[in-house]
Amino acid sequence: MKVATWNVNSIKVRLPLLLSWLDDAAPDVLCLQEIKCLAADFPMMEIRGHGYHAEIVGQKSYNGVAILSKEPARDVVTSLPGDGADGQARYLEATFGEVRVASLYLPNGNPVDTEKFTYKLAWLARLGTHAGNLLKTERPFVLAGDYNVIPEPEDVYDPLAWRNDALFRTETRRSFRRLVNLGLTDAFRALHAEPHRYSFWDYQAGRWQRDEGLRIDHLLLSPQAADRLTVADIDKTPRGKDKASDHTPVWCEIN
DNA sequence: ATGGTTGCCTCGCAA
Repeated sequence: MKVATWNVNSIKVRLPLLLSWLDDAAPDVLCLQEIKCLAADFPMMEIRGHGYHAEIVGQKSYNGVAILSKEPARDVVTSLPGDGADGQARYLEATFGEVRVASLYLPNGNPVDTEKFTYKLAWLARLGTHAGNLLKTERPFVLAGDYNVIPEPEDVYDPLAWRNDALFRTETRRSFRRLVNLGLTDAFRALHAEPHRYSFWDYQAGRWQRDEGLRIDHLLLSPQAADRLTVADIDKTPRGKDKASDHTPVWCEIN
């Protein structure tokens, strides 16, 4: 089963690129982030026309996650447990075959001296608690999405310049490590030792042209999923096209 | 380089 994640930065603007990538890459499950629309405005007919079902957690203008899949989703959950007052559309989880898959959009957290950073760290801690509960099931699962976390210095073009950014701060990386250390596997890093492989390049300052990016989109696998991991990679092709998202798809195969 | 770009759908905010 091929599972992928892609922050599309507006489903409306990205629809032609998305449909083209679905046809070419043919993932069984594709987790989307930043669809930036209400569920009612999601382009369901076009997606269905390319052979995919869709589950959506929408929000006007900002955030929004979805899961596209060849087979219908089962047992859908539409929010991250742990804070009933959190109304932001950032989490969706469902079962495909025997694999539980989550599409998550972790808060950016900048500026770090505001409640946005507090919210980010709280969200990461909540995700850790939830991952702990999922691990107790001893079943295969994949937590896929835009984590807005640069795990290591080798995952950013200029670690010094980013040291105080919410994506690379010590507190952020420590909390991410705590999550991984519960027993999860970073699918891309498990199969690729090479540094400076990125999933995001800022639109500004020619970052794409200079290959100055960040690796912030991750697929974290439970032990039962990691045991079946065969391939993982980052597909840079969509980032180089016209009307590209600032993120590009990351994917893995679980046999 | 307090720069630069994109998308929301407004005249600023978020990334």
